[in-house]
Amino acid sequence: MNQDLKVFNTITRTKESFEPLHPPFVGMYVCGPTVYNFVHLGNCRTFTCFDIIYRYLTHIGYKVRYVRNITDVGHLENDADEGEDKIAKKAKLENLEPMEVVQRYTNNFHMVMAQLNNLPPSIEPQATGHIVEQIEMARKIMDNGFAYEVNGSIYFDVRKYNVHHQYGKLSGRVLDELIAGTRELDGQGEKRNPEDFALWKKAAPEHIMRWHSPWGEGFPGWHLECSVMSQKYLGQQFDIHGGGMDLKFPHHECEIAQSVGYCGQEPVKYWLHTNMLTVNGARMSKSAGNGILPHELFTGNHPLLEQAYSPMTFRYALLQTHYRSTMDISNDALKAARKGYTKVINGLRIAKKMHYVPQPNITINNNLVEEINQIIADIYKGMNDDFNTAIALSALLNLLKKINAIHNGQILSASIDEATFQKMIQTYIAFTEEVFGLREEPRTDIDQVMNVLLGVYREAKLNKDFGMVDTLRAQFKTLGIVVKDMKDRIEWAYEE
RNA sequence: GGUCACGUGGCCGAGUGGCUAGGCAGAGGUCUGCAAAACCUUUUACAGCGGUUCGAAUCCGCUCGUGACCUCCA
Repeated sequence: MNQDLKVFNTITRTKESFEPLHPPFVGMYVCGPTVYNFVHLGNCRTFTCFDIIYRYLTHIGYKVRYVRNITDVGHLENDADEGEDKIAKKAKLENLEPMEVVQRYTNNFHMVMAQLNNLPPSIEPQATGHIVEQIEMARKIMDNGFAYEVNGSIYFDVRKYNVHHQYGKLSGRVLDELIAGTRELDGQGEKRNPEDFALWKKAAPEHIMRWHSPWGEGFPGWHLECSVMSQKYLGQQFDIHGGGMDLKFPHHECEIAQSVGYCGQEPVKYWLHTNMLTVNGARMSKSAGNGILPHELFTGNHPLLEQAYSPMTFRYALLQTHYRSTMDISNDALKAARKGYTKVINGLRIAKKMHYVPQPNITINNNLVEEINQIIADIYKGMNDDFNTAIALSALLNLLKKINAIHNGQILSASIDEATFQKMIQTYIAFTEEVFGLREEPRTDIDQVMNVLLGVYREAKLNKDFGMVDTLRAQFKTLGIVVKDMKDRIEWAYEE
């Protein structure tokens, strides 16, 4: 809160000072996944970027309520009337209950988020859990004259809305140009105009996901859930709404229209949009089929990948890029990220064990103190400039150089004052772990390490160096491990 | 076709009027039983052509190239 944070607001296309509506509280809504398939790395990029934003806002003292939804109904294959619900389609395809599909991919999503060390949001509402509220909002929008009913479906009347409001202001579109550029799609017969969008859709007889409504059995439109759930948990106006750039139009545009149509107020103060992850220069997308899945990255089991890359390697690669820039995934970039990540984590292990050693006869090097304080300031400066993690990370690496130099004895800790020393260590640890969300990934398991140690043990036995043998046994015992000398081999077990 | 981005050194990727981003790779050095790490130093830039300016990678124009959105997608 004591930081001069600036954020790039999509709707004004400028960097603005971040001033929450009700400090110290911050309401942040991020469009979550539609759980009809595995999330791919592009999806992961967005959620990880917002995780870091969430972490930084928290770090600088805000009380953030972070809402990220699960879309489990209403997301159609296309905009035509016969467009199938994505969940329902998958359910039919795999012969599952729709909620089985939802559960399966929600579980996968949560697992991947945990692997990437993304914190869970404060609230993770599901669209199907808010059908009543969605019906209510659709009804109110219709009462207010911004929607109409046709054959049990409710559509938002974009042209009517546009008379006194500006549909397209977020994505920089003008309705007349949109209309001029629209191709006539088949199956839009029910809508008055092609740019109208569904708030509620009548369920065809074969449609398996359906709820009662004043207009008969049906299901909610995709855009409506976000308006409903953000408003329910964050209020009619809240601070941050995030999502991928591809959601700007039409999804977020429609959200604005719905909220205004519902209560006359625009819902969001700051719109934040993350850029796309690309593969060979082309956007990663489910429909293009060029998506790389997290487990494919983590195992290296993908034609484009030369090797496996860990979740933290990927997270580090994300940190090196600003969230509003496109990022291309490549083996070279990932390999470089892996090394950089390792460097940071080795530094973390050092920093956690480092102590200040006072030496009265050493004079304080004021230039060094100033340099270190400047680097710390640069880390915050980077993050305060629209969450520029690339800048902040580069400064963090500069800080790491000082930490390593002290650790190696190339710089004496006594040559800086203790307060600066502590600040240096704490800043390094806090940014690495709390803000950037990097953590140590064990590369070996205990068996591999024990094999090496038991080799030493075996050697000592062969040499009849029973002093060493006893010492090893005793040390293992303090760790809760017993060494078992079998007839023809040596094993270990946890002490009972 | 409309709208909007982008083009930075071997690679990735910040910056956006004057001041070394950073990482990976390369070179040299310190350290070192070997090796690694670490630290120090260092080479290679701003697509092209014009213009504005005392000064431009940074602003403006044009050209070329790439991409995104306009239809579901984070």
